[in-house]
Amino acid sequence: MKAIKKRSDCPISGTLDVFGDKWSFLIIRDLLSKKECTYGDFLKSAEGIATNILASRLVTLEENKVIEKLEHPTSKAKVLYRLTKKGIDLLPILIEIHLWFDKYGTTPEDIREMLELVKKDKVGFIENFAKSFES
Amino acid sequence: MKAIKKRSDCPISGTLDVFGDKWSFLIIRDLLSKKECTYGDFLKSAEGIATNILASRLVTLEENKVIEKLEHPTSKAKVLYRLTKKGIDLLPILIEIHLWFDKYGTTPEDIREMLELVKKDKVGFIENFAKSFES
DNA sequence: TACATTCACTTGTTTTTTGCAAGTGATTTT
DNA sequence: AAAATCACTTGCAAAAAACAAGTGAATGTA
Repeated sequence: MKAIKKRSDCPISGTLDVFGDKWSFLIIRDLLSKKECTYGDFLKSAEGIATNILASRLVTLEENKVIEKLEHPTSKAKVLYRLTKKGIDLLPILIEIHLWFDKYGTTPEDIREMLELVKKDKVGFIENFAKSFES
Repeated sequence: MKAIKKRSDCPISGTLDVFGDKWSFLIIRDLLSKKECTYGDFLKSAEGIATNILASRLVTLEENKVIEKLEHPTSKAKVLYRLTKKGIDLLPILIEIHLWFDKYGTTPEDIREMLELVKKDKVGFIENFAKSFES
């Protein structure tokens, strides 16, 4: 567990110290959409993260209490990762990224449908989403 | 102008393709708080970005139409950078980052005061902020 | 029960990016 | 006219990312 180098007291800077790379938020995205992922699940994602990078990001995210490991119910060979409350609370950030991207880029149809719900009631959407993680 | 490598169609991935590093969002932050910055202004920020990294990020952000260059009113030696509409629209993302950080970290007092306004009326805050960039 | 496969990683190497120090030419100040 | 300031660029060392292969434990299969 190496100490996290903090560049300044700025919240943006502090957040980037943890998430400021091309992969961490994709891990969060996977966990928000699939709720629980094995190591292999992350590797299956379209962007193709390298195994060593994935391992190191999972460690960093766990150190920062954004994700946590848990036992797989049926197999000792597998490991499950899921978001902590702190991790689930990243959802508003991910939503705003989606909305911004949708305004200036091309959003896949399935995501676009979800964004329609968000646009109708952002607060409600986030609340419901968070609730779905409790069970 | 090198082509931007797109890892997938995912909005999160696409956004990270541009902003997925430790510095780009700090440049946006500076421009949101100071409205217009010279090259030297960015260098003065607490995090201490290297000159070559700054130059390369400014190019990328300009290529992506998030910032734009403009003439300095009084000096030909200086260059001004400012956000485009696309860049100003990143504000909601930055705000959500601030709110998340405030929940789990320690926010400087001056920023905290601003967040109180945000918590009272997020939509209004963003609207007013955007308006202040029109003039 | 043996063997191949899958699992979550680790290790080693190459390539790319970052960080640092110094330099450059155009402008501006003294 | 010289010195300082401006926005960068260049060269190099260090760190990180990408790629390929390997490891041992667990599991599934003949």
